[in-house]
Order: sequence, then C-alpha cells, then structure tokens
Amino acid sequence: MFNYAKPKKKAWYVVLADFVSMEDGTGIVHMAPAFGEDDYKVGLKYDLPVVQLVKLDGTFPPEVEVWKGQFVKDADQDIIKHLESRDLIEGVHEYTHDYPFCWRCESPLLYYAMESWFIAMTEVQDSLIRNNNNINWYPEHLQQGRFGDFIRDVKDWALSRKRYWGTPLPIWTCTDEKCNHEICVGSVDELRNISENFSDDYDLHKPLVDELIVKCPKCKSQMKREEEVIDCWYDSGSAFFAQWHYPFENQKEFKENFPVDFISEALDQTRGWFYSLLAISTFLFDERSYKNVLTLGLVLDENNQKMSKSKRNYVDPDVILDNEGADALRWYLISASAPWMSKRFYEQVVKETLGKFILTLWNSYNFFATYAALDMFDPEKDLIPIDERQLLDKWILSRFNIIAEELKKFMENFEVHKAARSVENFLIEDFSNWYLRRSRKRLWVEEKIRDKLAGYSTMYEIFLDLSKLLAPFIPFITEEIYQNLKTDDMAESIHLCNYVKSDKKQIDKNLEEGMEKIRALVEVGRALRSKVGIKVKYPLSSATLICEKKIEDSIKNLLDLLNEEINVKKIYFERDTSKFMTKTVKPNHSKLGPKYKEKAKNISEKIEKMNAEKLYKELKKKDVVIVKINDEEFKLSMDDFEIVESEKENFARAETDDAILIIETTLTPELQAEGFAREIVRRIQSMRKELDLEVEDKIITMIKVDKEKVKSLKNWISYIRGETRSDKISFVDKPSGKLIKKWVIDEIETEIGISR
RNA sequence: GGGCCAGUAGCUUAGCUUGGUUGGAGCACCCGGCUGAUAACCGGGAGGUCAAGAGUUCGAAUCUCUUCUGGCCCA
Repeated sequence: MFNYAKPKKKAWYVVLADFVSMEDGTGIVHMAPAFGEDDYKVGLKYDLPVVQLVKLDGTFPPEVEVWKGQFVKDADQDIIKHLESRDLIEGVHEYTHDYPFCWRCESPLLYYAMESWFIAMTEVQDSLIRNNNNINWYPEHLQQGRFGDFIRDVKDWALSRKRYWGTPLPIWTCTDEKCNHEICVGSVDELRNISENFSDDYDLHKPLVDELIVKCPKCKSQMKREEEVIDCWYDSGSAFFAQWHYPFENQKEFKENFPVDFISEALDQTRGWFYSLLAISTFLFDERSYKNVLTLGLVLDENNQKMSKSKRNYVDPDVILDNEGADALRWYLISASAPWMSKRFYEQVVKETLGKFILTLWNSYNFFATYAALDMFDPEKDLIPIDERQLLDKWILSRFNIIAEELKKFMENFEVHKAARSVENFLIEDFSNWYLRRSRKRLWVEEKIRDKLAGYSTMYEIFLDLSKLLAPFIPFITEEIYQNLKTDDMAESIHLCNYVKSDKKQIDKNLEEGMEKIRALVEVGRALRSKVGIKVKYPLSSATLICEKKIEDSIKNLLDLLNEEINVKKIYFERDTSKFMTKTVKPNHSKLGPKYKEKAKNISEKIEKMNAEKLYKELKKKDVVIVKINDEEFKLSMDDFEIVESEKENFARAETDDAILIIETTLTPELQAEGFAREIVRRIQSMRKELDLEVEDKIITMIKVDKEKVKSLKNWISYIRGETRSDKISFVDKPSGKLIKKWVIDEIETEIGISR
C-alpha cells in the first residue's frame, strides 16, 4: 500500500495468530509490532521487523511524505480517502471498541514499543508463590484468586519510565566505546566517590542528578546515566525498609519490624502496592514483607456508580464533616458492611448512623453526666464495690465484658464490621434501652443512697471502658467523654490508654440467661396487655408464670423488673396451666363423617347442644360417651372429638420459648384508682415540661375531677405529690395557676392547674 | 474480549462454608400504646419471584451451569 517503510528483515507475508477470527472482516489483519503487545509477541515469534513510522510526539516522521508532522489520529480520514482513490480498500466499517485516553487531558493514547529496563521477576516466580502462600489475605479469595493468578503468570517488571522528574535509574555507562563499563550505584557515598562535583546540598532526583560529572572507575572517561526514572511503584514497594533508611541505619528496628504485621489498601491496589511490596521483599530477602493484608472495597455513589469528578456524583466530605461529623462518617464506613465489600455512600446513610448510634451514645452519656453532676458523684470516693451492687448492675457489667471479648475476636479476624455491630447492639439494646431505662428511677431518689451510688459507679465504669473500647473507631466523641470522666491519675488522652481487656470475673452466664428470659417475658407481657386492651398504667393484681423449676430459679431474683415493666402486683409460679385453662370438646367431623355417613350431621348437632366441659370430663373419666338420637344410641370415644383449650374468664395467656405467662384481667376499684392516679401524674408531668420547669422545681397543683374520683384518689395523694414535686395538691371546682389544662382521662373530664 | 467479586423487603443487611420446620433483623411506612426517654421507647401490621433461567436432589437463598446488572483488575 505504501512504501515508506524500508525494513531490513523479511516483512511482507502472512503469519498465524490466535487472536484473529473469521467472524469479522477478511480474517487477515495487518501487524504492527511497535504498537501493541499481541502484535509484538507474534513479531518476536516470526522475527518480524519492528517498523516505527510514528515519532514520540505522536506525529508522522518526514519519510511519511503525505502526512508528515500530522498527529496520527487526525490523519485517519485522509488515509482512508487516499486508499479509496487508489482502489485499495475493501470497505469502511464502524466498529465500537474500548480505547485508552489520557485521564488528565483526555486525548487518545498510542501504544508505542520502547526499550526498557526490566527486573527479572520470572526468575523468582517460585519464591513469589511461596511467600504469597504465607500471607493472610482478607478476603481470602484474593490470595489464590486475583493475586495468585497474577503471580503464577508473572511478567518481568518493566522498571524504567521516561519522565522529566523522579527517582533516577542509578545506572551509569562509560562513554568510551572501548570500555563501555556499566555500574549500578548503591549509595550516596559511592556516588560521591566517583563524581567530581558532588555538593553538600545534593538532590538525587532527575534532572539534578544528571548535572553530576561521573568518572568511570576503570578508564576514568566520563560516564553517562541511563536517562529513565524508576517506576514509582518501586518507591512505594520499598516502604517496608525505606521507612527505616535501611540498610544505612536502624538495622535493629528494621529486623524487629520485618515483615510488618498489617497493610491495607483498596481492591484496585492488588496488582499495585500489594504486588510491589511482595516483589521487592522477595528478590531482596526472599521473604514476605507483610503478614496480613486487608483489602478494602471501593466507595460508590447512591446508585452504585463509581464516584467521579466529571460525573459530579461524589459527596463533598466537608458537607458530611460539618453536618454529621467525622465519628458518624467513620462508624458508617466501619459498620455498614465487610471492609472488602464496596460501599454505597451518600449523606442520608451517615445521618442515620449519627441518629442511631452516635447520638444514642452521647445522650446516654449526657443523661448520666447530668445526674452525676447534680449529685456531685466522685469516682474516687463514691465507688461502690461490685459485690454490693444490684443484679441489674452486675448484668450490664457482664454484658460489657462479653462484648469486649467478642469484639477482640472479630478484630483479630479483621471483621471490623462485626465488631462494630456487636458494640452498637450492646449500646442501644442492652445499655440504653434496658439498663439505663431500668435505672432512671434509681437516680431520681433525692438522698445519696448506696443503690444510687451503685448505679453511678456502674455507669461511670461502663462509660469509661466503653469509650476506650470505641476510641479507635470514633476517636473524637470518646475523647470528649474520657476527658470529662478521667481522674488526675489517668492518662492524658484516651488514645494513650491501654486497650480494654475483658474481665472474665465479671461475666455471669446464668445471670445473662435469666435476664434474657425476663426480657422475653416483658415483651410477650406487653403484647398481651395490648391485646386485652388494658393500659400499662393500670396495675393488674397478679400474673402467674408456668414453667419448669430451673427456669423459675434462673429468673426469680429478677422478678422485680418484670413486675414493674408489665405492672402487676404479684407474680406466682405454677407447673401446669390447669388452674387457668378449661378443656372442652367439639365434634371431629372428619372422624364422624366416614363412620356414620348421613347420620353424622345429627350426631354433631346433638353434641354441640351438650355441655362441652362436662362432656370432656366424662370422656376423660370413662373414655366413652353414649349419645342418644331418636332411640338410637351411638358410642363415641375421645377419637371422635377435638379437644379445645381456652382460658378461664378473666385470664389471658402468652408464651415465650420456655414459659407461659398468665395475667389476671380483673380491674378492682383499688387498681382503677391507682391507674387513674398515674394518669394524673402523667398529665402533670407533661404540663411541667410545657412550662419548661427544671427537674427539681417545686409546684402547686389544683385538680378538678368528679367527687367519686376524689374519694378514690384519697390514698394516692402523697404519691402524686411526690412524683410531680407538688408542695400542695388541692381538689377544687375551678383550678387556677400558670398553666391550666383540660384533660379527658378514660372518658372522665378533668382540669388541672399548676404553678411554680 | 479475559479473570475475580457482589446481587436477599423501598434502604442497610443476617443466613450461603456443612442443602432440611414458616428466610431473620434495623431504618422508613401503617395502626395502637407510652413518654421528665434521646434524632427516644414498647406492642402489632404490611412489605420478599432470595437478580433471571435451567439443572442436581425427596427437598435449593444455600450446590452446579447459563444469562443479566454493578464493581475492580487485565487486554
């Protein structure tokens, strides 16, 4: 087609290669060994000439007369026209394929065969494989998967790069053609010794290094450095010894820290940094340079698309830091999914993390801090020994130590997400929603009694240790909490403290099991109340637990909690349900039908008219009953009936895995009155809140309610007074005060007035 | 074009290694309760083609194959 190229080797013939198919085009393609790896390899195999008709700047050289000086891509259309005019073209087809572009200026890139310096990685392939097998990969599949595949097919490392600035390739060649001596300089001293103008404030980077005048150690002629710089992956891959300036300094530090315990980078670095570190340590020391490698997934946008500046789908980190904060951001990234999974990232998910976890931590702490300050709790004087605290305290300490242990196990396996989720669950469910909620009343007691101090002691210890446990995850809020809690003899910062170790002595599995059962009972108890429609504010006279002895034993010390949560006066234990359940029978149609055919209907009707309870008892006693219809007798056995179990009147039941809970649903006038008193209290409390009163402010209360109720409330006045901090309560026809409100409580009209 | 990873409720996810009762949570939603309990709490409800298809099996979210979607690496 053109005669611009004048190759010295045989060039114009057909060769074979497996990357050309008959599916498209003519099945013949032209080969350009200088412009692509496939072509280059075939060229080596057939000893094809490497024709180079493109200059380094991407333009045609002078010998390409028609297009000389033009950028090759710009000449495409013109070349097609040229060939068409000479009738040399089969056809012009559109074909879509990937093409590389510069990621900065987006101009098309050209492949270009160039001479390079290589490290013969293929020589150490077996060592690479052996050393890789000795590294713990997270996730594991990378070890033999992507990374293993890569090193089993390892290529020599093309080390040199043509750049204007960088780490110079330290190879000098003698300019005297007879000598041609080559040296690879290994240290500053060596270079100083062979160069004439080495100054004290030397700079070893290209281009400055090339100003040195280096003399050949053999013939004293001038030497010239290879013009390339070193692939920057070589620099980062040298980190494990370069950070110590080894081998020139710190021999000891290097030896103690090699191989390093752990490195981490994102998934795209598998063949980048992870490889260059292993490659260098393998050919220098024949050893892995890291023991563990944690590969991180990439962060994607809300629609699972890679974030990019040009698509503008990235989240501005400043927005997150300003609105949700660094701790919420960190906690989201850690807890959302396994580290090696890609993560969808948008502000809303961080917002949810903030609300769910960070603020729960902060508000719990704030609650403790407020009351502890009010009571001037002093951890150096007021700490109550654990033995003397109540079971609730011992339980939360046990939970904490279990969690600390669990967290350590997860961290050792690099399952940071599981570690985070497990503490998160502890904080929200166990600590905030159960322990603190159950402890609030203890702190409301005015006097500084031991139980209150026991509560403060427990909270103090939990917040201190929990902060330490969480410090690596959320460093800022934990430091804030620590600074408020620390005594003078403690470390200056939480980040200087030793990490929390689980105290096995505080773990009490039996207590935890019992508490779990209590919490399950509370849950079904509240569901049951809601089902029968009696508000929790109205106390019930009794509840009965039907369970085995060992279940009874495991929960009997914790019954107060159940008592208060489902608001019953007394709790009893039974082994079976007979006291509360009635068994009756009804006809079993699928049995009667086949046996008595057309008469079955009559028999069923007759049975349904009989007293089902009596019938069951008779069957139980005699195994058989006789039913008479129109002088005909039928002998029926238990088999002909279905047994129906139901609660006796005024009882309701619910079940957990290993216990049945029965509640008595009759509300006596006394219970009614108590419930009503609590309704009143609740209304007054919300009015206090509306007036924005301080917790300790005292008030004067006036209540209007019908005469009957006043009478029934008689026994509850001091209760109401105490709960609402009322100095005085009076029942009047027209309440006055700073805030007066009308309420309808269970269809009874009331009016309440309060003032400070 | 090749390799690897992932896909479960609107969202975030557990379960998959080792097949076995009715796929479990949280957020959001709906109903009710509670509130000196915080961006809260409690009870109930609705919401699922376990990406799709085929296969193995008495039985598949789970094992195999194919396809689709997304991500990463390589070409």
